[in-house]
Amino acid sequence: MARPRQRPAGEGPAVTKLPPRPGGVTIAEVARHAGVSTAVVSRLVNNDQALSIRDETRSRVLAAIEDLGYQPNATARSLRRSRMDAFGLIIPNFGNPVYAEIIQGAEATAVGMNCVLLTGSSAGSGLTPMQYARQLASGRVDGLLLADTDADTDADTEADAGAGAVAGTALEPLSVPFLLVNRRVPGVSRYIVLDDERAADMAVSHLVDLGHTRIAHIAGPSSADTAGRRAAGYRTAMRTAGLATPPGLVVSADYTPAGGFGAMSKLLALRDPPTAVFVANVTSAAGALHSAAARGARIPGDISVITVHDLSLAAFLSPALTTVRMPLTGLGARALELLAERPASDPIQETFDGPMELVIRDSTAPPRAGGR
Amino acid sequence: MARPRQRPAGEGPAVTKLPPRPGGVTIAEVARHAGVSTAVVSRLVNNDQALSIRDETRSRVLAAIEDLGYQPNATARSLRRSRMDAFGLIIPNFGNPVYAEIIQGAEATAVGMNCVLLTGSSAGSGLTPMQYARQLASGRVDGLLLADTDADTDADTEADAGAGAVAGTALEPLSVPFLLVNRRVPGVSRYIVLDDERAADMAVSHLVDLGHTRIAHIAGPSSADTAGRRAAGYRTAMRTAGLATPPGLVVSADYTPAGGFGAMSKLLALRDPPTAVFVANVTSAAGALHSAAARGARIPGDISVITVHDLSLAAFLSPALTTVRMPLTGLGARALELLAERPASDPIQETFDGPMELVIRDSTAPPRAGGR
DNA sequence: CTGAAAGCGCTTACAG
DNA sequence: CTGAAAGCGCTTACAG
Repeated sequence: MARPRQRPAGEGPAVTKLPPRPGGVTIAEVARHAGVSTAVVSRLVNNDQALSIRDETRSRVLAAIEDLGYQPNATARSLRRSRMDAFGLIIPNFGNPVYAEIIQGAEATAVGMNCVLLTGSSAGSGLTPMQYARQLASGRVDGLLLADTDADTDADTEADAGAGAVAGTALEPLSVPFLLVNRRVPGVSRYIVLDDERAADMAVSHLVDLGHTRIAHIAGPSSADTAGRRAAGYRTAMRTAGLATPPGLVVSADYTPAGGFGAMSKLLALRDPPTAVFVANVTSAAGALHSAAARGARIPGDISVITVHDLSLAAFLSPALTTVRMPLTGLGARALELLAERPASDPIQETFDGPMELVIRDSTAPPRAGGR
Repeated sequence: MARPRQRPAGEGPAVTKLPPRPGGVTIAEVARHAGVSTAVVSRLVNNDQALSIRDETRSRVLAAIEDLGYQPNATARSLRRSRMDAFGLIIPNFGNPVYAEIIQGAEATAVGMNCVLLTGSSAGSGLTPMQYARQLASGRVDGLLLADTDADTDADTEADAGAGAVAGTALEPLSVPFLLVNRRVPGVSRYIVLDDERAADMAVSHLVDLGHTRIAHIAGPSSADTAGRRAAGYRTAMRTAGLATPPGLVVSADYTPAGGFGAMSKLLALRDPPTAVFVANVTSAAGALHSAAARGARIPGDISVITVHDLSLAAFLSPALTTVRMPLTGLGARALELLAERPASDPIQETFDGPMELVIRDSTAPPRAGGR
C-alpha cells in the first residue's frame, strides 16, 4: 500500500486518482421539477422562518424533494456559509477505552447539533497531534477538541497523561477554535478537565471508612497533569482523616501495567506494608493486581485496591476492581458544547462538574482484624 | 443540552447559531502577493506536472504561500472536484477494542492517501447505522465502510455480530460506494471478512497438539456470520484430527460474558466434561473463566481455554488467555484501499488474507495425565 | 509558459 | 410572497 508522507508546505500530492463522485440530485433540479426558484427550495429545506409559502406550493416542492430523493450537498452548503457543521477530536489512540467514552459524549452532542464529529488518532495516522490538527483545521472543521497534544507524554497509555514537565510549552496557532480536553498545557487558557482531586478523595475516603489507616498511593507520572491532582486529592483526604503519609507509602508509576506491577512490589516489600492502596489509574491497577498475586498477597484479604475510571476492564479483573467512575461521556459532551458555543477568543478553564460514583466490587474490604 | 431529533425528510434544523468561521487566507491573496494568477498558485500547490514555471516565479509564489500561511480551503476544493478526500466508517460503539484496531488500520490508510477518516458510532450518536450512513453520504465522504448495519444484532457487544438471521435483508441504497467490513448481509455483494475458519482451525489444532481429545466449543450467536464460520472451522479441525464432536460439546452463547459464563457452566456440569474449550470470542471467554473459578475448576489444570482476538484484555485476565490474533488492523487498511480503488459497481467479496498468530499464554496446557 | 473565466451547488441579501 | 443574481474558494479546460 503506497503511503506518501507528509508533504512539504505548499505542495500537494502529485496526482490523486480517485474518480469524482457522480454527484446526486441538485437543488436546481428540484426547483425545476416543482416549478419554483432554487431560493424557495433552499428556504424550505432550511426551515427559514421568513419564508411564507402557499400550502399548495409547499407540498409541490416537498413532493419533488421526495420524488428525486434530494439530499442537500453538504460541501456546497459549507462553502457558502463558511461553516462545516463538523468538529474534530484528536486522541492518541483508539485502543484506550477512556477515550471511547469521551468520543461518544462528543459525538452525541455533535449529532444533536446536526453536526458531525471527526476523530483522529495520532497513533493510527502516523502524524503528530498538531500535524493532524492542522490538516483538519484547513477548512474541514469548525473547531478542534484536543485530547492529545505534542506536549503530551506517554499519551498512548492513558488519557490522563498530560503536559506539565515541558515548561512554557504553548500550542502552535490553529486557524480554528480549539479546546484541550482532560489535560492542561502551560500557557494555554482553553481547557476542560475533570475533578481528579475529588475522585481521589472519594477513593481514599472509601478506604478510610472501611477502617484502613495505612493507605498507600501508586501515583501516575509526574508529567501528567491528572496524576498531580489525584496525588493532591490523596494527600488532602489523608490529612482530613488525620492519617500520616510517610514518604514510602507514595510510589510513582507511569500509568502502565508494568509500572503498577513495580510499584506494588515495592509497597509489599516494605517492613510495614500498607493495608490498602489507591492506584491512580486502572491500567496500573491491573499490573498491581498481578504483582500481588505473584507475591502471594491476597486482595482484598491482605491489601485492598481501589482506582479511578470504571472501565469494563475493571469488572473483568480478578478480583473485580472497586473504582471511582468518572463522567467521561459528560466531559466529551460538555467539551463539544463549549467549543461550539463560546467565541474563540474566550478563555475556557472549566473543571467539569459531572456525577462521580463509587463502584464497589471485590477488591476492597476492611483490614484484617489485628493487622499482620 | 438541546438535542433536536432526526428531522423529517426535506426539512432542516430551524436555525443554526454557529457563527461563520473567519476564513483564512485565500488563493487570490497569495496570487496577488506573488504577482501571478490564481491558476499558477493552484497548479503549484497541486504539483501539476503540466505546469512549467520559471524557478524565479516558483520561489516567489512559494514565498508568498509561506508568508501568508496559506492553507488551501478543503471545502472549496471538494466542491470544485466533486470529491471529498474523506471516507466514513460506521461502527456500533467505540468501547469495543476490536473496532479500535479496524479504525486504526483504516485511518492510517486514509491519511496515507491524503484523505481523512470520519468514524461514527450508532451507540454514540443515537442514530441507526443507516441513518448515520445517509448523513455522511450526503456530500461529506467519498465512500462508506460499514462495520455496523441495521441488520446487525447484538452489535454493541462484538464486532463479529453480523446479520444472517434476517433472510433477504438488503441495504437501502446509498449515494456513495460502500463496503461491509467483517460481516456479510444476504443479498449484498460488497464485503470483506477475515478467515474465521482458519482462526478456529489454529485454535483447535493447538489444543489437539497439546494432547486434548475432548474439546468443546462455546459458539457465538447463530445470527452472527463470524460465529458460523468459527463453528465450521472447529468442526473441520476436529474431523481432521479424527476426533468426535458429540452434540453436548457445542454450546451456543452470545458473545457476552454472561453467555460465556452460562455456556461454561453447562460444559463443566457434563458427566464427562471436556478437557479443553475453544471459545468463539474473547468477551465470552472472560465469562467462561469466571464460571470455571466459581465452580472450582482450575484453568488450565482442569480445563484449557483458547479464544479468538488478541485484545489487551486477554493478557489482563487470570489466567492470561491464549488466543489467536486476527489481523484487524490489516482488515481496516485493506477495506479502505478497496473502497477507494474499486469502482462502485464492482462486487467485492474478499476474505482478507493477513497473518494470524497463535499467542500462547497461561490458559492452555496438556490435559492432566490419566484424565479426571 | 501564463492568465481569464466558467462553474462546482448552495444561500441570502436585494428587488420586484 | 417569490425570483434573479452574486458569490463562497477553488480547479481546469481553453485561449493566447
